[in-house]
Amino acid sequence: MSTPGRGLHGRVLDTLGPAITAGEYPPGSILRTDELAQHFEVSRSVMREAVRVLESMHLVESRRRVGVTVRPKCEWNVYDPQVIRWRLAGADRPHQLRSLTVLRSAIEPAAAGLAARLATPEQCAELTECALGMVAHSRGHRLAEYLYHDVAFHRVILTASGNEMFARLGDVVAEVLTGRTEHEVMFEDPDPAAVTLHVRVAEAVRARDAARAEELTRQITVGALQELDILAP
Amino acid sequence: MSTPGRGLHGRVLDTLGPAITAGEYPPGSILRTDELAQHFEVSRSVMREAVRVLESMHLVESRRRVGVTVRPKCEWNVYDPQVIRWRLAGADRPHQLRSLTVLRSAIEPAAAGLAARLATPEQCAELTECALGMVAHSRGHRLAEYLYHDVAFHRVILTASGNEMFARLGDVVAEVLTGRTEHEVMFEDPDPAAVTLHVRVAEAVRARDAARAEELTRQITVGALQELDILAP
DNA sequence: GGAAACAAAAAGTCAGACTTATACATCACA
DNA sequence: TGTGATGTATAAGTCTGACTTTTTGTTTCC
Repeated sequence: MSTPGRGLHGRVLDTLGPAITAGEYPPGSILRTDELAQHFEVSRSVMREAVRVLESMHLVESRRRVGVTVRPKCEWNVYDPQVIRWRLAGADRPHQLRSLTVLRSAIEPAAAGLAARLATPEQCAELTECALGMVAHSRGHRLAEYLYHDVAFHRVILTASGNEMFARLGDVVAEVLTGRTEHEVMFEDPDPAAVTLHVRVAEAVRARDAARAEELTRQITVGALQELDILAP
Repeated sequence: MSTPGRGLHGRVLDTLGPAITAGEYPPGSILRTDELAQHFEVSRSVMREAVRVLESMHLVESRRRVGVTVRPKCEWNVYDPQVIRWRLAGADRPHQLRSLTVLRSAIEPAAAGLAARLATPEQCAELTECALGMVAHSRGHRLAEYLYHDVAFHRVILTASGNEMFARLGDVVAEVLTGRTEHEVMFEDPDPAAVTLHVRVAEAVRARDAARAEELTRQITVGALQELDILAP
């Protein structure tokens, strides 16, 4: 995913980022650039670039005469896709998956409502196509194909909302849906009710029925919450 | 806000970041590290650190033999607080304010619903205090004091939701509310109806009435949307 | 006309010397 | 004894210059 080896500093981040987000260095821990550079066997300049990136994610703070201190979790840029990936890849995965699902349940219904008003004919067609693809692969353990269409469906909804902030959550939703299929629940065929809901959302959007699109999408996200035993609204 | 002069590379970012987010360099534009370093009169190492930060925000992409290319807006990390600040400070301000307000209108009702279930007694008290503070300063052009309590109110709601993703939007909401008071609408005393809604939300949360807290908060955000002439859901 | 070899360009990496801010300890003085 | 000024060690910050590596675009040759 994304860019694995984009330079030495990236290689360092691939190790250090997950370590910090996993809580291996408790908040307030102090790292020293020189030591880190030695440990990772890179030059100080490379190490400094890595630290700058971590700093821009608010994972650490660099101060003269002190060192590089790890910031408390509540200050992290938790919307940074990279941070999200690191957390999903580590011990924090279940917790991260839950908070993202709650986020989804707030965003997606609103996005669907907007999409019903703003979607272009092309987007409507794409949506229908995705929903039909889900139907087509909803039986017989075609999980990979089903997932593909599911992700595409939610991406179209978020994009068609016309809101850039919503649209940028497409990757996050994709990550959640993929994670759900790969690791957590969903070993059997998907819930037929969920499939039907997607089809009906596509219909509602095409019919420009914002209220219905929103309500149906809410039902989808409520299902996602229930899968994780999160109290439904 | 935040940290103005955290090193030379930060000074460079203060100029280059806003320039890019303002669209001064159209997507696909190619910058060269050496030229930038010369232009900003800093060493290549400092310039490289700045570029690394921009790269981690997905504002640019650095490739060998090519240079530093500006990415299209749709790929930016639009949730990065720094990016949001840069955009709010530039020509993109009205558009950014709108998309953030739409985001608020999706998040805050959900957060209020969760807060009604999960808020601690201390948070309930804090909420009431904020609401009363708003009432106290809702007349006689006490806009600064009103704003202070308004921001605090929404921060408490987002924090009390128990969701880290919601909580981290506190700064964003603060930025939007402040922006509204300082530049856009709101030259006169705040709308009495809005003030009352805040008081009632505090009551609903204290009464553990999630549905009511959510609905009342939705009314608040609908008001915010209408102020910006955004079609209400 | 297409494939393979080549050259140039720009980012990437490294090492070392120097500067600067600052936490902490020390000391003088009230 | 407590408080403020002074000093010092430390780790980040900065700069420079040389070198490496990747990649693009060209050139050459079959």
